Formats: sequence, structure tokens, C-alpha cells
Amino acid sequence: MLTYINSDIRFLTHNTVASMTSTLGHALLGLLAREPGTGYDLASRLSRPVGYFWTAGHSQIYPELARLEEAGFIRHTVIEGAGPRATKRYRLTAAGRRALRTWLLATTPDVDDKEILLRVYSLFVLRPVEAVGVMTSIREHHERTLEHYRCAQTTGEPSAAEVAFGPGYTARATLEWGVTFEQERVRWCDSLIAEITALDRVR
Amino acid sequence: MLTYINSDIRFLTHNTVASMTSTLGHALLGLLAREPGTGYDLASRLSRPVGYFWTAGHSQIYPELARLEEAGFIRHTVIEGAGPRATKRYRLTAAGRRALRTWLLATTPDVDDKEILLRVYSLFVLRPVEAVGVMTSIREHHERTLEHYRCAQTTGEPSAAEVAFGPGYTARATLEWGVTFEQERVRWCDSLIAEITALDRVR
DNA sequence: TTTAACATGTAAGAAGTTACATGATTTG
DNA sequence: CAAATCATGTAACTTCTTACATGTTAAA
Repeated sequence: MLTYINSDIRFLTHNTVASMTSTLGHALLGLLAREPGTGYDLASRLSRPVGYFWTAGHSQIYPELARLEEAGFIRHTVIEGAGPRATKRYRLTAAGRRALRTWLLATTPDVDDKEILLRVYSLFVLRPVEAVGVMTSIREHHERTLEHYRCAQTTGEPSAAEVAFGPGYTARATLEWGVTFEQERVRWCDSLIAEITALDRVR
Repeated sequence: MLTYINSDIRFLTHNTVASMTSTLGHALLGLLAREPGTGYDLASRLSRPVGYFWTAGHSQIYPELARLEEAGFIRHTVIEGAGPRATKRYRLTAAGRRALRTWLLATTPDVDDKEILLRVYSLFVLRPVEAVGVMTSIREHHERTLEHYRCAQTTGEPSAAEVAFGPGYTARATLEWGVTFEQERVRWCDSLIAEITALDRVR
């Protein structure tokens, strides 16, 4: 009944050759694109979240920094500082900047909400034209979702009794929130696109 | 160097006596409070997310249903259906309903965004007066956050050069999104409070 | 002198995702 | 007869959170 043979033998660890898919990794690259810093510094920049929307603990950050360095996207120099271990100041490499740009320009079908904010936060590494392109595709994503929600609103539930009492009003309330959210997002995209376009013209 | 002694001996599993902290658990209770269903059914109700904001895979749901049943919050009866195993139809028990109510009424300092929507989705199990109380505290939370963001807007960065180019505009854009988001949330809370109050008066 | 801030790591666990595994019933 | 839907579970892995561990420097 119990099988002991051939279990637990694993030699091939995947992704040894630096594929860089993690969101946290890109968040750190974005922060280091602004200015170099220690792990501690990056943790505190993230804790009052990256523009107030994303957090990560230091226990996630330190290992990720090691991975990013192994991949050649960042490099550290030991500086003077407190602590029992060496204080490392990390800075972005040219390869790291390229990786960040590639991530921003990649067309993604699986657009996650927190990741969108994170992308916008690092948008400054792109040329204005490129940034407008990214924002336009984000805008389109939100418009599609909005359309979808509005459909659900009209299709879903004209059932009279349920709407008044029972579970009805809560389901409607959450859907209404979704609609409001997406509407505002579209508006936000529009104003950002306008702003970047204006900046580009001035320059 | 390698220690083999006294490792891997664990007999005391924590939370044997049903503490029920997981968000997913409460989501499932909320769904079953509407109507009974199989794990498969609950998974599909969640996939076009609970009112479009929360998802969970079936691999998470089945074990959680087992835990909820062990805790006495739900109970199943075997019904006819497809599949190699017994098809289980779960329904909420009185204890489960109480647990859901307790969770909704608990004052939480660590209000998570997705959890807020989830709470609202199950709000119908409360009496209108109670529901208004919950919404009011949620509203207050968003107002505090909004205040905080606005503070950061004025305090943070009047640095001229950075605003125009460099990382400036992206950081401002994400903060602006935060302000918009919280403003709309407060408004949403207000309209829900008004609606519940109106319903209560009519009844 | 004690507390806060600086500073870097590991370990254990919870939560969530993707893949593996199986098989009946209904619809086209 | 093939495909979709119904139906329930396990295994492996990633991500995130909380706790453990250590120790210095500056300010109160």
C-alpha cells in the first residue's frame, strides 16, 4: 500500500536560467530605477506602499534581491552601515533597465489590478509615446471589463422579490461597485494619457 | 552537520477546535447562506466572481468545505449526480449562520479591500440596523485612508523638476488613483447606507 | 542607558495557482 | 461517438505573512 520507491528524487530545478516572472522583482527594479538603495530602504519605500497600493515584507525582499543580482539585473556595493552583516547598496544595471522596459511593453492578457498600478509607477522609464501605448491598452482592458459588468447588471437579476430583500441588494451593491471602479479607472487612464501627451509636446 | 534527531515529530495541529479565520471559509458560508450547493456549484459561483471581485479554485474549495463541515458550520447530504465519487450537496447549519454573523459584526482594524466586498456580499444575513453599523465603520475606514492620501499629496512632493519629468508624474498618478478610489468608496458606502435605511423604513 | 532606527538574513506556515487523476451524464 | 459539463479529490509549487535570530549606531 505504501510506496517508498522512486519518491523524492528531484534534480532538475526549473528556471535556473533567469526567466524573471515575479511581480515583486519588477517592483524592486522600478524602485531602483528611481534611485539606488539597501534592502532595508527598499522595504520601507514599499511599506508606505509604492505609491500606496502594494506592499512586501523584508523576508520576501532580501531573497528576491539575491535572485535579481544573480540574473544580472542589479548589482551591489558594500557600504558602511549598522548591523551584524555587510550593508549592501543595490543599483540597477543596464540589463535590469532593459528587463523593466520589456515587462512594461509586453502585452499581457492577464492584467492584474495591483500589477497595473505597479506598471504605471514605473512608466517613466519609457519614452512618452511608449507610455501612451501602454496606458491605451490598459484603458481598453478596463472598458472591456466595464462592458461586461454592465451586461451582468441588465441581464442578471430583474427578479423583483430578491432585489428588495434577501440576498438581492448585496449582490447588486457589489456589482455597482465594480461598475463605478471601472468607470473611474477609464477616466483615470484618459487623464494620464492626456497628461503624458501634453508633456511630450512641451518637450 | 546534518541533524536527523527530533525533526519532523509533530502531533499537535493548531486550531483543532474550530477557530475559523480564513476568508475563503466565510465566502463559502456566504454563498451557502443564499442557497445550498455542491462544491462544483460553489466553484462556478465563485469563478464569475462573488459579485465579480473574488475567486477561488476548486482545489482550495473542497478541502475548505471539509474543514467547515468538521467545524459544524455546514453539513452535506449525498445526492445523485455525475462523477466517480459521491456528489455532496452542502447546506448551512445554524452554527454556520451564527459564525457568518459574528464575522460580519466583528470590528476589524485590518480591513482588507477584497474582504470588504465579501462582507458586503453577505450583509443580508444581518438585520438592517446591524448592516448600517457595519457599513458605517467601513465608511470611516475609507475616510481615514482618504485623509491620509490627501496629506501625502500636499506634503510629499512640490519638487518642481521631478514633477515634470523623471519619476515624478508616475508617483503622482498612482497617488491620484488612490484618492479617487477612496472618494468613490466613501460615496458608495453612503448610497448603500441610505438604501438600507430606506428599505428598513418601508418594511 | 535605554530605546529607536538601521540592517540582513532564515524558517515555518497560510493562501493561492496549476497540474495530475478519474469517471459519469448529457448534448451535438 | 465525440465533446462539454458535471463532479471530487490530491500533489507540487509559488507567493505572502509572521516569527525567529542577530547586532550596530545614533538619539533621547
